[in-house]
Amino acid sequence: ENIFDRSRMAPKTPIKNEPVDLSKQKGCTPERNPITPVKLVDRPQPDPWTPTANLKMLVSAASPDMRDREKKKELFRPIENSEQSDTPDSLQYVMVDDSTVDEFEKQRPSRKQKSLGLLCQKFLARYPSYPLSTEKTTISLDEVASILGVERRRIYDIVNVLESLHLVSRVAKNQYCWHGRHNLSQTLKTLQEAGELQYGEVMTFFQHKEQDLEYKFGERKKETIPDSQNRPLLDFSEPDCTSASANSRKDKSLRIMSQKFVMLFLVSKTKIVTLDIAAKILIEETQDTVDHSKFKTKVRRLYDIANVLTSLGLIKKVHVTEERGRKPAFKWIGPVEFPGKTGNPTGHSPTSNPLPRTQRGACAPYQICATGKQRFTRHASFNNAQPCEGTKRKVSSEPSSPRQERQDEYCSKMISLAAVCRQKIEEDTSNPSITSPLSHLPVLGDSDFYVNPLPQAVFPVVQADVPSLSLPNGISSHALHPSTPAASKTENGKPTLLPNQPFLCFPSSSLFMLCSGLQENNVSETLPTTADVGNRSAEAQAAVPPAACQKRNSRKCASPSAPADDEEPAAKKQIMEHDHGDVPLSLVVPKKPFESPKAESTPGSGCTSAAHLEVFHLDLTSPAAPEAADNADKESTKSLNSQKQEKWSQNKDPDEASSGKEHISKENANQPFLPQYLYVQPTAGLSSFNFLVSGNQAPGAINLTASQLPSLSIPCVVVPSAALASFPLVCSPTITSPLSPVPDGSFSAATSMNFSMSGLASTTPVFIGTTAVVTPKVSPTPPVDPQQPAHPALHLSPVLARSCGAVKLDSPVQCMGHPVTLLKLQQPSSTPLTPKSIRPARHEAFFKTPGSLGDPVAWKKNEGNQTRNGSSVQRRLEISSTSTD
DNA sequence: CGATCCCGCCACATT
DNA sequence: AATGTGGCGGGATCG
Repeated sequence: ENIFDRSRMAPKTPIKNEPVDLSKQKGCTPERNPITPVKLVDRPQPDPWTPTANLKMLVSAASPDMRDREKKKELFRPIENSEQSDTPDSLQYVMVDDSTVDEFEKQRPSRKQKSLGLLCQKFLARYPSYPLSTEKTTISLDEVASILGVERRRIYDIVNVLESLHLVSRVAKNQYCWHGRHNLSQTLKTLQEAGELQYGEVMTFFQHKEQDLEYKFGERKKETIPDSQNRPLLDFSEPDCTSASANSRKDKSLRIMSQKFVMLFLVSKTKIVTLDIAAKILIEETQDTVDHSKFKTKVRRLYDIANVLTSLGLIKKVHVTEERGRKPAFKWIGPVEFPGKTGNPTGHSPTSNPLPRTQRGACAPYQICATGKQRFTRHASFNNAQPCEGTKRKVSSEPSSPRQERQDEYCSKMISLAAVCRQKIEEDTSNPSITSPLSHLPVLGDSDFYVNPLPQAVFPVVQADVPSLSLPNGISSHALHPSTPAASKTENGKPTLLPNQPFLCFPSSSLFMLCSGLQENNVSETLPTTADVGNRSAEAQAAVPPAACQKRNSRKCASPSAPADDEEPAAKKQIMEHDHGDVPLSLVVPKKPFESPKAESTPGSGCTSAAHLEVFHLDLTSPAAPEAADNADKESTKSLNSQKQEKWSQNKDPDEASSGKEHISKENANQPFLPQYLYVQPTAGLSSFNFLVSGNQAPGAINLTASQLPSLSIPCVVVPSAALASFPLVCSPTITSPLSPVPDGSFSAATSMNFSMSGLASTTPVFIGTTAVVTPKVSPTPPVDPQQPAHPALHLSPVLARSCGAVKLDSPVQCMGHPVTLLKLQQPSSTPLTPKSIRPARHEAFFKTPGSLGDPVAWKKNEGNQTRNGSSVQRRLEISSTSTD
């Protein structure tokens, strides 16, 4: 039979082999030999077959040799076909037909037919997902290879990944034991925990103060990081069966990489990880330098891993569109929560919740960011060179010991990112237009948004959706919202900032924020320096998470409905898309925003200047700070997001979007304020947190909790990214800090300043807000706009609330105020994508916090989805808050 | 042209 | 030394 086929095919390329033979199908096969068969070699190509029928192909493909062996062994049954097992006939004839007919065309299977993903599917098809405990299935690599008609090498690729997830374990030399997915969730849980620890912790570190960091850093680093490096993967528990014995060998990078890759997804709030980010994160060494080649290689491996994971149904390919273009990314579609089983020691569960945003966030800049980013990525990587000056420097300095290196790397990455951001910022600043305030904001929004960077879009979206939102307050919304009166002020333009907005930024390395309108940016720039310093350590840590890049995604459009052009719509669409899932996230962003109103406001002029970025970072130390930041972010994000999300989710339709858009526009118009601020991105992406806050203050928006923090009000907030370490700063316009140039006084509100740092104190974060944010409660004054009520946040639109789960509310964040909002997002959709984000998980914790604030209820909702635990952070916050109070 | 990623050389590990 | 493993990256394909 085979021969038969062969003959047909024979003709050409003998070359490799493609073994496969149909015959086997029968399945018989007796034993498998451990031996390796040989390659099959020459298998010409079979011809035709439909791609689909991979199996067929395979089979057909098989070389005679293979067959023989196979026969001996047994053949497998092809997956799909498999059943048929026997019937070679069918195959053959099939082949025949094909050959006759199509032969030419089909000829070879086409690359796809030979893809690792397909091969993996076939492989998986051979074994039950949930094998009976009783049956222990052993897998002979040789056998499988021959059956599937591929080289053994390819099987290793598959098995290594499966092994990393404990679906199989190596028993002996050519033997693997098939476990199936019984333990998958546990494994994932373990990975999640590990991921959080590893990446998360790092992040956490950052949160702490620098000092602490440092020392901790060292320690922790070792601890955590190490594993990554040194340790082979985590092995989870069981070594399982067999011998994993020895594991010695180097840790196989593929296995480790696979686990790390999975961890990134599990830790990511959005569950979306872009390849480049993952690659950066996974590249330990070389931080700075990192060759391009290295990066490329890493990406290749990631594709290998991704193909297997895709076959397992754990991830799927998506595209994140950034400004510049779309980037390949993968979205986790596997289980997110892992209840029980595992025990994680860690206690908290990381899980799901992750963060809300985080990551990347934001970056607003579309272009800018993108640009920067790109550079970073590419060039930077390759070259070493620095993409950014700042970055480089940092980087360069950092490297030191190996361990450190790692850190360094991260740091460097982070740094780079930061640099990029800065640049962006600067640019933004420069260009007001671009910058527009909004842009950044978007970030806040949820993940999805995140994804997209475009801020504007975001806003619009939000508004659109919810006009009603109460959120308005939310900062997040802020921009959008009309509610804020302040905004209005400007109206258009101008800026912004308005009184409210306060602004600020902090620089941390990582983060940036911008404010919209307003002022300038100086600040930010300045900051960096500082930041740099501080950052390092932080950065390093931060780095871990992918934060790095954070890329934001931009949006491109895409959306269907989209009208793309409009920005808004686009944005919305994007969002919607997200939900859908597949769709690429693209975001569209409008670059220009929408325009309108917002834009105007910001417009360049005002805005630009206005915006400053601030950065700060919080320090790690104080927990509070971070939290605050987080909260802030959350809030903003949340608000937006939540609204968006829900809506989106609910409506995915473009149409709606459109309408929404309109609203938005209007709103925007109304609110001019928005612009306020923005965002931040951390460089790190994941890691850090960054954030931003809103600029505006809408009063309501921020408010946060007012309660608690009175001071805070803040409009903004930021958080430090991991990287950041320290910087703190912030200014509010009002306050004016020195830093900021904030000139304007617009803000005035000065009040804002309050931040109470005290409470927070520690850390960081701070924020500042200008105006006052409202703190509702707390603050005494409401600064500027009083109108806003406070709480806005709380309310989120119902919808949102739901979706979000209300999260927000509670959030403690106080600092920010809005915390409320923030929270949220997370869960509801897990989907959101964030491309870059990585770290999210941690965030969640932060968010959670609940304790503090308040509403339990909200929390609960959230909880439902995920678990949240109060992370330490949260606790801290709480504490802090209390203290503050 | 960038995204994918097949293919298989070759080094290192194990037998 | 033979064979098992698997890092790695050239370069072909795909979209």
